[in-house]
Amino acid sequence: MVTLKDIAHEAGVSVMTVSNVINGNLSKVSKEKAEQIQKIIEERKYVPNSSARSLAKSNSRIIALILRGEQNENTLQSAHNATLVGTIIQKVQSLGYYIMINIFKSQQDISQSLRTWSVEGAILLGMFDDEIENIYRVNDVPMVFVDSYSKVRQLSNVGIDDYKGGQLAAQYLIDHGHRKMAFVGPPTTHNGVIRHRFSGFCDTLKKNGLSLNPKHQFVLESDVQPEVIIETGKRIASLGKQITAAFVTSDQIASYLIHGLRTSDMRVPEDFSIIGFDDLMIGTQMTPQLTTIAQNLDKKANLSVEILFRQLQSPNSPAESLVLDVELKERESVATIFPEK
Amino acid sequence: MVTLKDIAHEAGVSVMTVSNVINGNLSKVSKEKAEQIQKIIEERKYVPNSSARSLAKSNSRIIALILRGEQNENTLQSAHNATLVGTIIQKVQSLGYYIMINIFKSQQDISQSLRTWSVEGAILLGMFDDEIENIYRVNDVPMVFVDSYSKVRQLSNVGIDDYKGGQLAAQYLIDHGHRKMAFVGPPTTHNGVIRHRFSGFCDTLKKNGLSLNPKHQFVLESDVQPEVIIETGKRIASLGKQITAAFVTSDQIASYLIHGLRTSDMRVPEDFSIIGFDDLMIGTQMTPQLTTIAQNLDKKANLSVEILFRQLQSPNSPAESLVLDVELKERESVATIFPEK
DNA sequence: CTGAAAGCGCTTACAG
DNA sequence: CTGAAAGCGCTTACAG
Repeated sequence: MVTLKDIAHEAGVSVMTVSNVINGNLSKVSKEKAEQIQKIIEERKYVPNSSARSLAKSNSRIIALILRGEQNENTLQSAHNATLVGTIIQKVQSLGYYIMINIFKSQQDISQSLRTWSVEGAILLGMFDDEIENIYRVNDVPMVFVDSYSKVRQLSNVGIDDYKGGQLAAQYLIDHGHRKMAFVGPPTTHNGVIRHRFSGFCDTLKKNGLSLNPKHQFVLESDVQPEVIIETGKRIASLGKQITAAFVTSDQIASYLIHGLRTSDMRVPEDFSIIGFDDLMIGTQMTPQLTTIAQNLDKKANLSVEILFRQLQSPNSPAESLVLDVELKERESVATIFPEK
Repeated sequence: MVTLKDIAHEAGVSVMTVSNVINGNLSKVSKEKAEQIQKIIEERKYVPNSSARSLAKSNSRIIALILRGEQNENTLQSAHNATLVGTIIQKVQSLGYYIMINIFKSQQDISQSLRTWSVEGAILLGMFDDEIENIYRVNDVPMVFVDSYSKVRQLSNVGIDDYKGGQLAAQYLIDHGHRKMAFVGPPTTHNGVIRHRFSGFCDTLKKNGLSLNPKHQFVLESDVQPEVIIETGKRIASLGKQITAAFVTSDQIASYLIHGLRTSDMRVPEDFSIIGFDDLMIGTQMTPQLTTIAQNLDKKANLSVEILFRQLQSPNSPAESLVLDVELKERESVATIFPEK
């Protein structure tokens, strides 16, 4: 392994001169020496030892990317998460930082891995309020949350207007004549995106003199396992005309659901209307194409990185909380019906 | 920050005694002391500094996970890759190691990040032959490739029987009366999985007195961008009865393709048959359900980690190359036709 | 502009 | 069973 010392020796200078060249402190080194040293570094293919550097300064150039790991599921099966992760990784790398990725089981794990590597900052996807409080209190690196709702003030978060998403969905269905609707998605017990979409949906129903029959809230314990969702589709189909439409919390779920409905000979949108969430690619590739509440994933990913780096640059810059807009994309999965009176 | 020294001081012992307790060298420490020290460690929430440890031993407990980064695409948009990555991360973490993830642009980047962090081992997804040679020569950590074909002997690789997959697809289509077929997928120019699926497909056609008209090999420059694929679907539709079926190199591509075909009023399987590859969840959720060549992604992911750890344990254990089987899953996207003579 | 020295937090022979 | 000391490869004041 080639070290600073080797380079210094070969160049006939001290290690600290080499160190200065590597770190771009060129004001402290004469031009000729700098160039000569640079040449040797390249020839010898010298790669600085990050552990040593990290130990000497407290500056690891590592960003942690932390995901919630549902019980025994693969979080990256969710196209939403996978897309986000992919974009974040690329962005962080392009800024010259390293990514340590962490699918966490317990909160202890998080602090452990943040601290053991002197991680400089962290991006956390989809945490819940109770978790956030702990994580936030225990760790003191800059953190940016994505899609989190929390009582903690001063939290940097990038999210979307989930409530409005729910509103748009409800209004759209109502405008198309639907009166008896269902809500399909993960539990609304946590103070998270799902709950807010749910609230927006229910509130809008109420405002229009309607309401969601609790029986028609279909709670999915898993949002990536097809069987469960397909089963739900069949259950909905068995309800016949009791409900005519559903707001589904993700396009991915919606696509499975539609499959379940079809298996029970219920056609979308002729017999049953569906409105999704996310605007994933899958929504345009299915038949019918999915009407959905669209969000901009790339923007969400990139902004979270940008905010984090702003905090890294100036440690006491204020927490930033961004709420991105959502919009309804009208496609083919919702039919206009004429409610019987 | 709590350090070894702090703990040692508080316990009234030397740092090396504490170090031994932490590393489980209990043979060298009396039981009472060990317990007392353990208690202090927990109370003070001591977390060892991995950089320091990594510097002292050459043992970082970091595994690099390296993905090919196509031009300006998000590799994790591929459900195949995302699933693999998710499973690998969880497995590696469960073994007490850290994952540094790397979507690489150039080969230099790889060695750079492997070396700067004294990474202990690497798992590389979907590399091509020419890249492998370089990567392999320059870096001397244990590496396991996934889905790679290479002239390099002694390479640890976990792959599937892509050739057989192509054969199965061709044979199945032939058995169902198809004579004029298409191949749809990324370029077959690299010595990679696609080429082997292609070969198996073509060879089987030949064996049956058929052949693939070069015009009917549809090459996709991007395998995750819907537009390109949907466009291809339309092109195929415009060919009318010139071809009756296509072997598509992934379920994800197949799903877009079907959409493109439908847009041009071509129904699957009534007017055109499709056989996919991978057996992703998406294949069961679409209508028609996709007939496909199935592989076991979880097994592929887990085995790659297991092999890597075997190499970590005993550095001169032989390279292992595993080829997992594939099988045809018959579903609904292929119709039986009666070829005109 | 350049260098000698101390120190970051750990581990590893080596003594006792 | 326990400890003092050197060393891993770097950076950072501090002198010159």
